[in-house]
Amino acid sequence: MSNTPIRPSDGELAILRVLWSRGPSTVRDVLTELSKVRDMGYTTVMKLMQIMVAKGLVVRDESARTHIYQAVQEEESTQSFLLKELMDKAFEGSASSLVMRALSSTKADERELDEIQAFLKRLKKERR
Amino acid sequence: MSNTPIRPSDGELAILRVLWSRGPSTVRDVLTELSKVRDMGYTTVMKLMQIMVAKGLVVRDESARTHIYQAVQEEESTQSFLLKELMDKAFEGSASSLVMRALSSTKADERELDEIQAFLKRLKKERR
DNA sequence: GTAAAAATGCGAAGCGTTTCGTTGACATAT
DNA sequence: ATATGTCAACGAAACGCTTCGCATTTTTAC
Repeated sequence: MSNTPIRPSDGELAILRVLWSRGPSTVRDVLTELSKVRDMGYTTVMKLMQIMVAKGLVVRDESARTHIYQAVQEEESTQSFLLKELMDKAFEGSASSLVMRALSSTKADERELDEIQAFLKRLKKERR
Repeated sequence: MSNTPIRPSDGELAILRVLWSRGPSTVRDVLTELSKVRDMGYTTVMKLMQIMVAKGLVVRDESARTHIYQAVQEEESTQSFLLKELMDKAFEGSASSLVMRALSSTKADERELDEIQAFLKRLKKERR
C-alpha cells in the first residue's frame, strides 16, 4: 500500500481546492470556478486535470460522456505535506519556529489567537 | 522604495540558507556547504548565484577576483513571504488554520509546545 | 617563466509546468 | 439529417528552473 503523497504544482493545487470545496466536478465546473480568480482557457484546465489523473492526484469517472473528476487525497494531508516541505526547506525542519514566524508575521486577530491557544491546550492534554 | 520581496526558487533558497548562516560567502564556500547535502557542480551553483544577482536576491562584491556574495533579504522576511504564499495557496489565507495544521501534523514535543504557548501569551500582551 | 589550479562568464540542453490551437467524437436543436 | 455547440484527446510552444560543458582569465606553485 504505497501511500506516498504526490506534490501538486501550483496550478494543480488550485484545481484541487475547487474539487475539495465542490466535491466531484467536471472540467467545466472547475473552469467556471477558477475563472472567478484566474483567467484560463478550457483546454488548459482540461490538460492539467488529465495530467493529474496520470499522476494519481485525481480519479475520474468516465462512464458518462462528460467525465467527472474527484480528488484522491484529502485536503488535510495535502496541507500537511506542503507544510512539512516548507518546514524542511526554510525552517530547518522546526515546526515551532515555523509556527512562531507565522504568528508574528500575520495579523491574526484576538479571536484567532484564542482559538490557537485553546487548540494548544487540547493538544497538550492528548499528548500524554 | 520598492520593497517587493522576490520569490526564490528551491535551489536559490538552499543557497540563501547558506548565506544566512555563514554570512557573506564565495561560490566555493556555498558549494562546499551544499555538497554535504546535495550533489552539485561548481558551475551549477555559480550560475544560480549569478541569476540571483540579476534577480536582486543577493548582491556581490566584485572588488576582489573572487567575488563575495551576500543575501539581500533577511531570513525572517523570506520565511514570512513563503508562509504567506502557502497560506494563500492552500489555507484560504487563514493563518490560524495553517498554524493548527502545522501543530497537529508534526511531532512537536512538549518543550516546543510550551515555547509556543509562551510566545502566544507575549504576543497577546503586545497586541493591545 | 611556465604549468596547474581556480574562478568567471557564456551558452545550451533537459525537464516540468503552463498554455493553447486543432482535431475528431458526440449531443442537441431545428 | 444537418448545423451548432460541447467535450476529450493530442501535440506543440513558451517559460522558468536546473544542470553542466567549454572557453577565458587570473592566481598560485614550482
